[in-house]
Amino acid sequence: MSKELNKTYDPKDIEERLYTKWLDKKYFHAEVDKSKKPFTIIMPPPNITGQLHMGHALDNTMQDILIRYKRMQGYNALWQPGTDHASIATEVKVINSLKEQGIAKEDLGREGFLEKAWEWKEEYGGRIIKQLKKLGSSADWDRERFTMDEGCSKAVEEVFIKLYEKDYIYKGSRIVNWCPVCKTSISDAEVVHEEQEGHFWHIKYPVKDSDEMVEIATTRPETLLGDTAVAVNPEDDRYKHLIGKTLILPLVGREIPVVADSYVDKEFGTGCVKITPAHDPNDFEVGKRHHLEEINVMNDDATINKNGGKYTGMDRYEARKQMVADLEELGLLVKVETHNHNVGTHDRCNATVEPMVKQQWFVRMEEMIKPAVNAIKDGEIKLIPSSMDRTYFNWTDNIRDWCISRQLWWGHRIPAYYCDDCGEVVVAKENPCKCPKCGCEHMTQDPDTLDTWFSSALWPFSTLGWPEKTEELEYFYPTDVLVTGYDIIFFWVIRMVFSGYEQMGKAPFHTVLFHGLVRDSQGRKMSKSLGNGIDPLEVIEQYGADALRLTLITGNAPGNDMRFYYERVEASRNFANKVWNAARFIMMNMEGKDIHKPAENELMDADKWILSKINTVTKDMTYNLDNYELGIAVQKVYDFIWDEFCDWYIEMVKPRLYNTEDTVSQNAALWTLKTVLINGLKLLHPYMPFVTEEIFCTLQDEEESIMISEWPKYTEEWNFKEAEEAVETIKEAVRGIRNVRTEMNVPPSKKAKVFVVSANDKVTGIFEHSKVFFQTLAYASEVVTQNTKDGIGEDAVSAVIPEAVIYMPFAELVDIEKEIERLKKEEERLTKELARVNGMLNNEKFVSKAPEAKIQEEKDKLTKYTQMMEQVKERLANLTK
RNA sequence: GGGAUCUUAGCUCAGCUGGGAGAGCAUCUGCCUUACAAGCAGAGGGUCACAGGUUCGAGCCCUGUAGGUCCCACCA
Repeated sequence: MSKELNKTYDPKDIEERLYTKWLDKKYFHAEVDKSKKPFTIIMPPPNITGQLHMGHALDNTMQDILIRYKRMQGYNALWQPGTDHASIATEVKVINSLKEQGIAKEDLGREGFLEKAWEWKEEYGGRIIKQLKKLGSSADWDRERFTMDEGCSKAVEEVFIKLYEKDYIYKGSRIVNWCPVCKTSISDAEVVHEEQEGHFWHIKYPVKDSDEMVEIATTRPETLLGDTAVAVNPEDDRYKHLIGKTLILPLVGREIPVVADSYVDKEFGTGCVKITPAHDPNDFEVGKRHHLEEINVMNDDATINKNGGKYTGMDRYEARKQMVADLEELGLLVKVETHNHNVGTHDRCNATVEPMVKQQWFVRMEEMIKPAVNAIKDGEIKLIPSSMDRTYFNWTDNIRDWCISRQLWWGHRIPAYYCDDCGEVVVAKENPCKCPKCGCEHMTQDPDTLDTWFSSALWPFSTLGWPEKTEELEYFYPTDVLVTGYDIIFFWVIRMVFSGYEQMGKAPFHTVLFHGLVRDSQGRKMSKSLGNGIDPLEVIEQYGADALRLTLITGNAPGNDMRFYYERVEASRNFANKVWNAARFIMMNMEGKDIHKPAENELMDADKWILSKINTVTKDMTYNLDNYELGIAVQKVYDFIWDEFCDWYIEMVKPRLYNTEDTVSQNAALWTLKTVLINGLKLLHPYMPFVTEEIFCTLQDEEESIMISEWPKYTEEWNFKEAEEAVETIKEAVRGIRNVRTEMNVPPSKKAKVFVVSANDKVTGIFEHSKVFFQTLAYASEVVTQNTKDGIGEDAVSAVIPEAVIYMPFAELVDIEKEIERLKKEEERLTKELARVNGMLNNEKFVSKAPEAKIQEEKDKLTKYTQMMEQVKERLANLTK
């Protein structure tokens, strides 16, 4: 054989080479092919500003596993990749890089800035894609898309116009979350509520033409400047007399009414609430109900504007301080209490959000969300784990209109044009140039751009060509599974769902597989500020992508967070090494041999056993993968390869490989080794693509790549029940022997003659047939089977297994006392087991209600334990007489 | 305030539809056995948070309690 594996497994030798090969061969590329069934996953588009982190690594590994699995099953598997323009994140990055050059965004103007932004995108936007490739991701890179490329931009425009025409998009003056640092509005989903320690300032407002004072309590005294009322609960007897009265707003002098509104909680604070419609979402609602004036008192950077009188120009917190001091001086400050409250912050920059009334564009959610709710209720879309349903409904049930306009330049510009003269609004793909209302020829486009999630909501179909009626769209949509973190269920998942129904009339996918966060070894979130992030690329460099992938998947259940630590990666790498070495061993032994498929009667029990085992693993794994139980599935192939195949089968088979006399048996062993290895590699391939590919290709030249080979199927041909039972008996005997030897401190170098005594001819038959295994597995010099223990002295150690007793004469080493002690322990154990089984079988209710199979199982155990007990007792009797 | 979720071996976690508790790491004891010391063989270690309930049978289902984590929420 010309090809062979390196002596030591080194991922660096193989990974890059194999990935290049896959790319060259276009294995990742999917074309429409109506003769095959499609399987589609859209990749959550990473931000162009992003660097690969563990979250990406996990997310993409899961997708790659599913796509490789399905591809091997013969599906036409498309993994559609791409990147997201990430409006705010990118704009901030570009601004910062310009700042370093001493350039301000405004200096460049819109056009100039966008030019720089595109340059930035060209330079850094592909970085994360390169990193994803290091992981082994088999995405169809030929189809890579970008949320701001021509097609996706067209889709955005199309959707905006359609929704506008349907009156699902509207422009309105509403209270929005305003980020004073980024100077843009943001959606509710982008606001993170943080509990902060604050104060409760109690302030007196004088009643007009009276000596009475109304005491209010506020956490934000600076908003007093924008107060246009004070509200009380209409049922509150303390204040009923004030309703309709007029108050004089301190520091400002404005006359404001006392209104009655049930929104006010009598029990909380003083029961009187200052109403600032322009700077508080609740007050905004109250203001609408009572037709109150909205007075905006802040500029876009949250300094006090010209409506703030003497406080104009101050920062909001500076104004707060000054106003409190002034109120105190006026004797209007009653008291200050400490008070913890929730403060909304911007998830990007952490700045405290300022609610402000602004003209913004909104998506009306009430109607559009309905199919998205039903999709989950009716099971048309399945969330895994299903506990996510509640989270999902929690959001949809309380949904508010989606603020989609952003005061940014990087993004999809809103396709709305305003007449410079009459203000008429036209929503269209192109600038109409002429006002349809007044005929004026100056129409100006809305300066705002759209929320970055507006375009990602369309990702499942925009990437496939929509709004064009492409054959890709027809064929690959709806996609199959969405794999993503639970942290973006609101931002992205739900919005894709309603967009899919609205635009395509169909759900964008039938399953959403959620994963959790990858945390550090202490369970902390990996973050830049903590500096505890582990770079996946470094892990790959050190241990290989296969090891990283396996680590991320092993022992992880959907939706659960996981801890990442290097010991686990090491264990994964060790597994890769194990597979590597097993393959080397097999190939060494195959060398120069012409291996052919043996006839069934040429297979030994051991061969049948391992074939039967992998047959079962194949069935189980396929079931698990079909149910998205990736962690459970890989555990099965891991255990199979390491325990059953390497530690048992390969060891069993060694004497046959070394025996050049019996070429039939040798061929059967080699064929089985090779066959099982290939199948094992296939089962493992989705998880560890590189090491499996390298071995697969070295092992055989017929097939080009394991990634396009066929996923193993369960077959009746390999269903060898009897052989399985026989080998289990052998294994029990071997374990028994090893146990005894260890306990007696017999060194491995000391071989022993092994006597198997059983009255059962079937059992002695099994041992006769399998004598050869005992050489390597149980340090046997010879195996003798017999029906009685004639000729075996008492100075032997023994191991009791069902239907047989194994004796090893070690005259000089045997300690009869120890042997008796061991047997007594065994007796004790069996007594307990028998008590348990008898307890069950003597329970009438169990016998009458339990399923037949279960009862039979227990009956079989009873027989087995009874028989073993007899043997132990007999042996004990002989030793102690 | 509402909801989700977790509590299983010293550590980190699996445990799918209820039918005799598992893995990796760590610990202890032997082994350099011609694939692998990144290995092999053996061993120890768990009233599955607590209290009830359903069931012939509960780590798994139900109720409650305690503690942890997370998400959502307009109490000024």
